[in-house]
This record gives sequence, C-alpha cells and structure tokens, in this order.
Amino acid sequence: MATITDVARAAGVSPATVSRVFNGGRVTPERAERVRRAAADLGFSPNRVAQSLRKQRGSVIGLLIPDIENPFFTALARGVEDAAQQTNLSVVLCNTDEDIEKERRYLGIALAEQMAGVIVAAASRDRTDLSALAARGMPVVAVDRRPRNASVDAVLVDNQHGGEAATEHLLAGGYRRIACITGPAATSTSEERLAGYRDVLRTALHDGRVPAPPTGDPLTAWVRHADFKVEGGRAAMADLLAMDTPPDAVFVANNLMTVGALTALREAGQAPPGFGVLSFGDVPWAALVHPSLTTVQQPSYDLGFTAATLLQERIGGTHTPLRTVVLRTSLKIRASTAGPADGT
Amino acid sequence: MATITDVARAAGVSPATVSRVFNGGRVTPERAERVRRAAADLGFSPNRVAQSLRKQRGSVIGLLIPDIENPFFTALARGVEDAAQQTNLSVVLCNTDEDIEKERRYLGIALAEQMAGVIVAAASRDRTDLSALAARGMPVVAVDRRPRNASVDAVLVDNQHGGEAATEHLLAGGYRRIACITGPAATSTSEERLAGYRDVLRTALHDGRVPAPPTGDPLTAWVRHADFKVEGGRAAMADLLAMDTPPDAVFVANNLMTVGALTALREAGQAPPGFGVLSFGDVPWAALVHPSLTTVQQPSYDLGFTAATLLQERIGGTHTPLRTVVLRTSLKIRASTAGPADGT
DNA sequence: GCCAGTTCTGGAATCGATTTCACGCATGGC
DNA sequence: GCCATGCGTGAAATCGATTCCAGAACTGGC
Repeated sequence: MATITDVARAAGVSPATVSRVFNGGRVTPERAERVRRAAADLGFSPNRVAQSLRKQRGSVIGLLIPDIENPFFTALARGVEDAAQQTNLSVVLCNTDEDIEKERRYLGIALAEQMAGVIVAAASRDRTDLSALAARGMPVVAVDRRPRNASVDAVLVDNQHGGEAATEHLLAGGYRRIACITGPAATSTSEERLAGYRDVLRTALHDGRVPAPPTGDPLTAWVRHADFKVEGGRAAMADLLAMDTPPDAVFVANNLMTVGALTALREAGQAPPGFGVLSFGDVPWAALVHPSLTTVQQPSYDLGFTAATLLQERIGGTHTPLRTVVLRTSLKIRASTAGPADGT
Repeated sequence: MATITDVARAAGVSPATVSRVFNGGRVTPERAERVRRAAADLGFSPNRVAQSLRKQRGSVIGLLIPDIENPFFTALARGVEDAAQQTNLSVVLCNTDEDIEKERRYLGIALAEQMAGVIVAAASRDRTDLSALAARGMPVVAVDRRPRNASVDAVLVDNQHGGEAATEHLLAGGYRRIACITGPAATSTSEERLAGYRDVLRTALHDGRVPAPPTGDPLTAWVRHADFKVEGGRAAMADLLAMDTPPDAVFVANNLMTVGALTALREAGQAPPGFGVLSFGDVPWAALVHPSLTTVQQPSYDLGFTAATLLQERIGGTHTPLRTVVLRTSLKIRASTAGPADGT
C-alpha cells in the first residue's frame, strides 16, 4: 500500500506538500497537479489509522443501540448512516442488548478507538455513564432515550403525547377497561408513555367516562411492566387476560411487545377490533396481519438522521448550547369502525 | 487520558516495560505489580489507534451485509458479534444496500482503517472485487453468498438442496402449478435456489406428475426474478396471479419477498393453504400471521458465528487451505394438512 | 572466582500521517 | 534601492503504542 512518502518521492516533493494537497493547504497548481497524478498512479489513499492518531480524532462514529433485531432501531440506524455519508464518516453499529455491562464496554472502545463521536440509545436512564466521554470532550448525542444527569444533545419523540393520543383513541373507540403494557421502569420511554396513558385515564375516571376496576388502584391495576421484547409482551398480555375482570383493550408501549400481545390474544381466541390494541411504534409486517391496526407512528429514520446531523455539527466544532430536539409522533389510524366485542 | 508513558513514569519504569506487562513479556513480578497498580490508578487503557498503527492491524472486523433491515442479516450479525467477543475484536456493521458502489467504498474503508479482517455477504457474485484486500493479506470470509473468482474462505447454506426440498414439499402437498419468485440473477443464492426448484420440477414434468403450462418453457414460464425486497415480491406475485393460467403455489426465495407475496395474495383474496406458499428463510413474525406456513429454515445465527470463527482463525495466522463450510437448511413443517383450494 | 548463558531492562526506532517552524524568494510600497 | 509582507516549501516534531537491540544483572557450573 502506497504511503504519503511514496507519493512524495514519486512527485519529487516533500510529504508535507502531499498532505497539503489533500487537506487544502497552499500549494502551487503545477506541483499540486504532479502530486495528484502520482497519487493516482500509486493508488494512494491515506492511512486512516495514522490520520486518527495524529489528529486525535477518528473518522468513525459509534451508534449504540439496545436491540439490533428491532426494526425500529434498524430504521434509526439507516437514518444515521445516510446522514453520516454527508461528511464521509463511517458508522460502527454496537448492539448493547439492553445490557449495562456490554454498553459500558462499547463506550470504552469508543474512547480507545478515538471515535469522532457517539450516538447512544441508553440501556438505562440512570446507570448509563457518559461522563468519561464528556471528560475527553467526545461529542455525544442521546437518541430515543434520555439519560438522566447527562449534559448531551438529545433527539427524542414526544412519548407522553403519543401515550395520550393512543389512550384517547381507544376511549373514543368505545373501549372502557384499557390496560397498558409498558417497558422496563429504567428507561425514559417506558415511563413517559405510561405517564401519557395515566393522565388520560385519570381524567376519564374523574369524568366517569370509565369505570374503576373492582380492586386495586385504577391507575396501576391494569399496568404491566415488561422488557420491550416479544416474549415479554406475550406473558404480560396473558397475565392481563387471566384477571378476574380482564381489560377490553390494551395500549402497548412498543412494537415487539405488541407482536407478543397479539400472539397471546390469538391464543385466547381474541383479536382486534373485538379487543382493542394500540401499539406505540409500527408493528413489523402488520399490514399482513391486521391491516386495521392503529399505531402511534414513530419517525425512526428521522430520529437517526437528526441525531447524526447534530453530532456532526458538534464534531465540526459548534459551541451552541445543548439542544433537545423532540420529533412528533402521529396516530396512524387504520381502524375499521368496529368497536369492542361486547358493546358498551 | 493516561498514556503508556504516564504509567511508566508513575511506576518508575520505561514504557517498554509497561508494554511488556500488558503483552506477556518477561518482567519481574514486583515491577509488574507496580505497573499494574499505576495503570489502575490512572485508569489507563491502551490507545487502540496507536496500537493499530504500530501493529499494522486493527482490532475491528468489518461485516458487510446487503440489507440491515432484513432479520436474516441481523441474526447473522448477532452471530458474528457473539463469536467476535471471544477474542475481543469489535464488529463494524456496514450496510451495502445491495449497491456495488457502496460496497466498494466500504471495502476501501476496511483497508484504510486497517481492519483485522472482513466478512462479506457480497452484493454481486461477479462484480464484487476482493482482490485489493487479498493483495494486502487481509483475511476475508464470504458468508451466505459466494463471490466468483475470489479465493477466500466461505460459509454458505445448501441452497440448491433447500430449493429442492421446498419444491418437493409443495408437490407432496398436492400443488401442481408451482411458480418460483427468486432474487437478482447476479447473486449466487438466487441462482442456486432456483436451480433446486428447476431440478425437481424437471423431474416431475418428465414423470408426468405435473402438467406443463400451456405456453412457454415450463421451466421459466412461472419463474420471476425480483430484488429480495418486500415490494419486489409483491409485484412478482401480482404478475403471476395475472397470468392466463396462474400458478396454484409458489416457492419464494427469501423471507422479505414472501411477505410481499402474501400481501399480493391477500389482495387477490387468496391465502395459504388454498394457495401454496413456501418461503426460503423464516418469515419474520410469521407465527402471528400464518402459523401454518412451512419454511426452509436458515441457520442465520450460525452462519455468522461460523464465519467469524473462521475469520479469527485466519487473523490468528492459520495457513490451512481455503475452506468452504456448507450449513444445512431444514424444512420447518408447520403446515395444516389442507391441500390446494381446487382439489385434485 | 571466573566465564558462559539467561533474564530483565531502557533507549531508540518505527508505523504514517499532520503540523509547526524557519527559511528562501517574490512582491509591492515608499 | 530598501524593507516589510506574505506565500510556498521541506525538515523535523508529534501522536501513543510496540519491538529491536545492546547492555546490565543475575544464575549456575566448574
């Protein structure tokens, strides 16, 4: 592989001049041309490792996501990648598996590899520690999930509003015993979506539009925490269906758990719209299954694209104050007009 | 960030000694202990960029896949990642989008970043060029798809056999006009699966077990090439259904196209098992839709795991001759016993 | 006690780029 | 004609690790 010194020798100039040709220094046109020709002849392309070492900054950005098998995150990753092309950075995808320990290791690698920056969908709101990166001045953007106590840019969706809209829509559809399956208590998205659900439900209980469940706190009796995975959603739904007074609808806080919930419903001989189901996030291949499933649409691609754009601005040296960009969700109504199975 | 020199100073030794402590050189236990303590105190971790530069080999392996949104490839990526943990290499995921140009760029980056090795599911059988890597002695393993003219290790599945088993199974189910939707002609997987289909069909035609279509070559009349994506599968299926004598079953050469084909069928008011559908590769979330869909199971995780293991052996310096590992597919029969809609 | 053979150790070279520094030369103003 | 200014250039330092080499210290055999 040709090095910068080889090119310099071939062109009869010093390595410094070659470097200047490729990095916008001042070089007389005639020499620059000679250098370019020599570089082309030798098939020279600069050694990125040496560049990174010298510049103390690599040309790779790290993207830490909790679940590579979730289409939501792959769409997000695609957005990041497309945005990164603009400044020809490459993207390293790191799958943390919702595991704090794996996440910690990847953050260490990001430092040791002198990555240009990191975009992170944090595995935990409280325990994800970004301070080492901050100390080194490495640009970081949080995406989808907001880590507490971290002073970083963030790109999020309006989870609370989405949760409200979802619950409202189920109410408007005539459902009265609305449950909620949300994610781990340690992630911001779970909590905010749940908060949206609770706010609407509280109002509805107060109005008397909705009856309280026979036992327990009406705002927690029909709430289940699961793990954002298919199987967790299935188990939670099965648990809800086994109650003495089971719900007649459910707001599920992510796409994969919705798949699980639908499976559990099918096993119990139920299905939408007889049993109301509303998913936060597009259910993969839903069109195939339940063309009538209403969902809260997440702008997953745009989340990634925006995060990468922000990150690149920081890498470029912007010193604007911290920004939090909130992208809007929208309700994608595909519902048939049918209401709950047992009328009102 | 602490450097090796800082540690050396703190421990009162030379940088060389520190390096030896961490790389298995001979150092007296007492000094080694002092170095380790100093390193721990300073939170030292070696700068991977400097390491890569000096060793002329990085600690990252590149994984080039054509479609990050396909669960087949994400499962494969997971296998690669798990295997890579063994030698603490990290994995860079590069999404080539079935685009030769993007692929070429990523291969260039792999060289410039001095990656330890590359695993590639080639975008094209003929036009993917791995020679530059070979020239630099960079270990490469081909996975899933076999690039022609490349002398590299490969990990594949028995596509031809899978295609045969699939077609046999449809025949055994009583279907008689069996179509095939395969992928781009430029990929080995498409061609091999199609070849399996054709072999079985040829025999069946010869036997008279299956009637020839009224017009055209019986081995091509019901064959469609698409792009391995959902929409391509939908269009191909719609095209088949619009024929004068439409097929009564279809063998679809990948999972995403099967989703598309099922959508097209639904739009035409048809569905399995009335219309036979057999997918090469697990259909994502199929359990939800058609619990009875039979598929050719791909060992996607193991493909990745095996490829990464082979690659690491090469990186470690094995000089065994080139190997091609073929993993077995298996037919996952979930079919109800119902046959074609129109009897026989 | 001496010599040969190990074992440890630190100095310095090295990987391939970028960047600082100082110098030579041209230009222009007065 | 002289000096200030500024551009273009190459030599050399630098980033942070690994590794070669030579020498120091130690061991054991006789």
